Amino acid sequence: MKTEIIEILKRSQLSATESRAAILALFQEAGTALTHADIEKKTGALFDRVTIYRTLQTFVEKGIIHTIPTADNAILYALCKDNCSEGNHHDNHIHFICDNCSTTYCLDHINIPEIKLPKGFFISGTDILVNGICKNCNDN
Amino acid sequence: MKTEIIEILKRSQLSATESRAAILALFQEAGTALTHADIEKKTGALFDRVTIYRTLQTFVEKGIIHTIPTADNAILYALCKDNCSEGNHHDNHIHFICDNCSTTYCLDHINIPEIKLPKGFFISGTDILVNGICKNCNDN
DNA sequence: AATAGTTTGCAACTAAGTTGCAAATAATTT
DNA sequence: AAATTATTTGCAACTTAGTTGCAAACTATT
Repeated sequence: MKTEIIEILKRSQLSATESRAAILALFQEAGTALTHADIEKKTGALFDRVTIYRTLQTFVEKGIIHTIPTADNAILYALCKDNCSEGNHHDNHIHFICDNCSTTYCLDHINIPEIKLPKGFFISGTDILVNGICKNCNDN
Repeated sequence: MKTEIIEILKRSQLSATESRAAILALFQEAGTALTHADIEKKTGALFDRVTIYRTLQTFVEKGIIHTIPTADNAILYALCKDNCSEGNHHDNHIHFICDNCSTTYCLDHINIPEIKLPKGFFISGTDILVNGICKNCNDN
């Protein structure tokens, strides 16, 4: 277990267990968003289905990862950047989903444009989903 | 069965059946987005679960309704406006989901802002999800 | 090293969604 | 308007996704 990963878990007041470390490492290596199924595949039979569900849930609660809404209704999870904290998710992200390879990127550094709503509506958060062809698929 | 509803179905080359007409009417009355569960509740035991699934699927294919991605992973369906046609959905919508009452509105007439992506990424469509408090909840 | 607190895996369950097929309904033809 | 054809529906059975309770295993604390 990498000390860096243990640090992250401790910082969120979570005990450093095999499964948590492994799943967190997966996210760091991938760099993109993952589904529950992705993680189940990549970890093989190492951990129980239920453990993966619970780990993802805990990570979301602690602000380590966040969920991404998708059109095809598969829940995607991705690492939060430092500005994400407990109870404060989903806001102001731009997510890019490749039509070709389905890889999902968090584009945290892109400015989100201002959206004007009709009278009577007040905004608390915005999620922007962009579809298209990703850098990787374009280069090949 | 209203003739207007029959018209809509015929226009999409669908035979006008009880279930289709009833479900389409539901959407028109609601004016907001509905989930499969909403429809199952509102129609009672009138139609089989499977029929509702298939009807929604058909409506999406024919461009009568479109799906809305949500953070909590419940598939929402809403009536398409006239500019929506078969095979051409999801693009350039703004959807507003109320934090309080969970009602979902399609804000079709709001301009979607331009989004600039990093080099190598090309956009084919955009889905914007806005959370907040809706007009209705604010007035009360 | 022993104890207290947390997490995991298992089993069993609920909920969501899909598929094949015979019966019922809608559209078409005569 | 009756008969034929094509489409749609409901049922049953199934797969997949997600949840819950609880004893055993593991982490953290003393």
